[in-house]
Amino acid sequence: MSIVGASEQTRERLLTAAREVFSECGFQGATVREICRRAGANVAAVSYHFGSKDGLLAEALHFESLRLLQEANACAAACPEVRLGLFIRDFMHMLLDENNASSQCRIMARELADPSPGLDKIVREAIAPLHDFLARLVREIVGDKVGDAELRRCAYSILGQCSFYHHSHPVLQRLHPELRYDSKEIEAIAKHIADFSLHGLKYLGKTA
Amino acid sequence: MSIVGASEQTRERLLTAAREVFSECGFQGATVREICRRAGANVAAVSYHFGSKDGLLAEALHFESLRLLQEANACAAACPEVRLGLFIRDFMHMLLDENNASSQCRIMARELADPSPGLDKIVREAIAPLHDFLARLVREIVGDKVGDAELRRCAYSILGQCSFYHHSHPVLQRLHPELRYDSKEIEAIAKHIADFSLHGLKYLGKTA
Amino acid sequence: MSIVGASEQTRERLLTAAREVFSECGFQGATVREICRRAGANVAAVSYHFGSKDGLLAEALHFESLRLLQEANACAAACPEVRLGLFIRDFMHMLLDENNASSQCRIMARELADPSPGLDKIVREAIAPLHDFLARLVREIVGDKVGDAELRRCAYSILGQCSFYHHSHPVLQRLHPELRYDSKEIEAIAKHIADFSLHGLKYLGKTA
Amino acid sequence: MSIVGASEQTRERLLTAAREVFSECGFQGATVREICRRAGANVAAVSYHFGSKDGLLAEALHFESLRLLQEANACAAACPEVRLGLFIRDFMHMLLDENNASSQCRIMARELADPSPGLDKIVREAIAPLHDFLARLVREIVGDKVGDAELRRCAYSILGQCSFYHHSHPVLQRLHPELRYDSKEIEAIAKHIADFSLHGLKYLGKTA
DNA sequence: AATGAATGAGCCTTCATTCAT
DNA sequence: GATGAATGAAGGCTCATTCAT
Repeated sequence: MSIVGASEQTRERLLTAAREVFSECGFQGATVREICRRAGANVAAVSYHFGSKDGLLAEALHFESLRLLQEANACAAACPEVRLGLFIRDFMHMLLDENNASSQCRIMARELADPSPGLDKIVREAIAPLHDFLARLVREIVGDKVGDAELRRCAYSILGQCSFYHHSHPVLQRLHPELRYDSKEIEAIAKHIADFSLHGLKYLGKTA
Repeated sequence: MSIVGASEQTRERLLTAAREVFSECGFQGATVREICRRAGANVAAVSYHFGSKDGLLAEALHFESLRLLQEANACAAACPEVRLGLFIRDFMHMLLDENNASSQCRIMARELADPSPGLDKIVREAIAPLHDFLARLVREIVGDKVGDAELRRCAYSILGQCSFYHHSHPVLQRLHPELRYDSKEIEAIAKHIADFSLHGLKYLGKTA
Repeated sequence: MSIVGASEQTRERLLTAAREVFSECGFQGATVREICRRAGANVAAVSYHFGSKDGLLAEALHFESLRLLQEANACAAACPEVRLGLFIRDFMHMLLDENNASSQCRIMARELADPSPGLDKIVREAIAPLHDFLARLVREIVGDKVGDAELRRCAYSILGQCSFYHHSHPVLQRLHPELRYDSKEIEAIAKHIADFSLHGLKYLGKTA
Repeated sequence: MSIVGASEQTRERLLTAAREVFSECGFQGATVREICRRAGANVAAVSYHFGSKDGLLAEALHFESLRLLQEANACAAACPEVRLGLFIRDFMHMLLDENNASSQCRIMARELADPSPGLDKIVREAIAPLHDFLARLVREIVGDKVGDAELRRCAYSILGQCSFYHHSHPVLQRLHPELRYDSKEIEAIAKHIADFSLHGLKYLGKTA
């Protein structure tokens, strides 16, 4: 028996493979067989380790990086306008990076289009805190005159702009095949969204 | 046998049913059996009339209402700012109305999350023209100083805000179960997006 | 299209095969694959024609011969003692004949040992009427002095003796390999049960 | 490590659990996992200790109580008629008591409906001796005029009546949900079977 | 000696598709 | 031209068993 149990290794390989496959094919489209194949495990391994395909999805989801992003932002010693810009930049990097970490986002996007048992957990543990965080940040910028419904819409405007680049990626790829989400492009996008949004927010804060 | 053959009627019923089912379940989740059941046709009818499930999807997609929306907007005798507001309002009604007509949008949203052979056609016939239309409208507002890349991002900011309400509906429903997309709510949303965006655009037009 | 649809033929072949396999292996032990193999049909045929394995069992069960047996007995112009003898004889022939018809009995026996969703139907449609029929016949013999509980036990004594030969067949076969349930043997068994039971009944009728 | 090794304790717990599960679910329906779970042992324990599920069944079967019942009855200083009554009463208690001890009977009943490799052992070690014992007892009652075949049928009549209450339990439960096999009910049943049978035997003894 | 992990065959069911009519 | 029936591949899952430790 090594320091890390053999079982633990298989579990991790299964989780990694599951994130890949779920993000590529969605929950319904993903097959246990393909996940096990990529993890180099037997078909029965998913049942053994996670009980079922649903259980595997539940465990495959974790939102550490999203949480860290919010914490780092909250700690930043800067005015709310700057912090919003930082948040948008970090969020866009997370959304568009081709890294492994962003598979969580792809799974989330899948779940939105075709809700499965996993969506409730995602909403509870990832999206609701994110919305709350962003709403608080926006509140700092627009002040207290703006009503709660309108405040939520401001947060939606920001999140909508950000997630557009992610979930419309298949379309944008077809419209502009030359487009690459390299670091420079992501920075440019983030800057655009921040500028665009800040002026929208400022105006709403004044007229509310 | 009437002037329009029974065959033609079956085809139409299949297309109508297919739009329903595809929009509810996505391409992958939709089953030929359910489509045929709703159309009151035989299971073999899809293969017979459209060759395959893929062929049915291709034929089920049409974007008349989206085209009409753009045409009507282009004909409106008003300044570009007002036309943008009108476009956003009409677009949101199309996206969020529970009417049959909007099933096209739901199918499109599905395809984004899980591109199938149908996406190419959708991009070509619906999304590319829509992007072009919106880009021209935004150009009228921001003027010629803004570069093409930034102009596109402005269009994306508007489309992202609009489509957010549609594709995040499962999430928003969970976060705010009391939310209903009635006519009044849709108008409020459209007004928010228009105000938010116009000030973003104005600013970018000045500083570019 | 022949006079009898091809579908009908497949259905019947499936039902015949199902009765065989269910009676040999029990509901749980029977596999849809084996049933379809014997019926010369595809694995999916059971789902197509009967919805599920449960549905197949429900349709495979029918108790025509048991009902006819009771009707014929009730019509016989004879004293109840003679009719009891006739019933036992007919019942034993049905239980022990190696014919196709008796597969119903084997399925019933299986269900007793390992109740499945089919048992409720069996009890309702076959066993309850049989118990009622036999109770009425016994009532005619023992008279009104015997209580209901004791009357039921009399019926159980008769049914228990009869079914013993059926459900203990695997044991008796091992204990007496030379035993064959030919017509002569069945008649002898039936006579024994009738004689044995009539004197038990007569006694209970007198002393009650 | 105590005098009795931990291994021995696990073996015993496995056997106890196996008797429970086999009697509840039948050989086929029982799962090795469930047996090991109840025994607090590893899934591999069955293979390790007994080689296979079949081996476990073979070892789980023992018929001490049945043998004791016969011995006690043979020692009783009473006439054969009374001894038959005692036997029936003891046998019915063994068959119907919800106690652990009767699990052997339930396993036997299962094996009759669905003979597995265990049936040969059961017949050899439990049923054959029981049949012989009962045949000798019946012989004492009916005398020497009755032939061997008829004598066997007398024993079958008694065993059939007794086992009916056991193996038809699922049916009787559905027909008479209020029925409970408490001690009083068992005594009443045993008395009925004894009375019913004694008069059948007496008659056959006279007329043979 | 005893175990947790892993195996692969097999289960019922669902699916898009094809075929004979 | 159009259909009901049939197909076979593949789905998730459970099982008794085996293997490395």
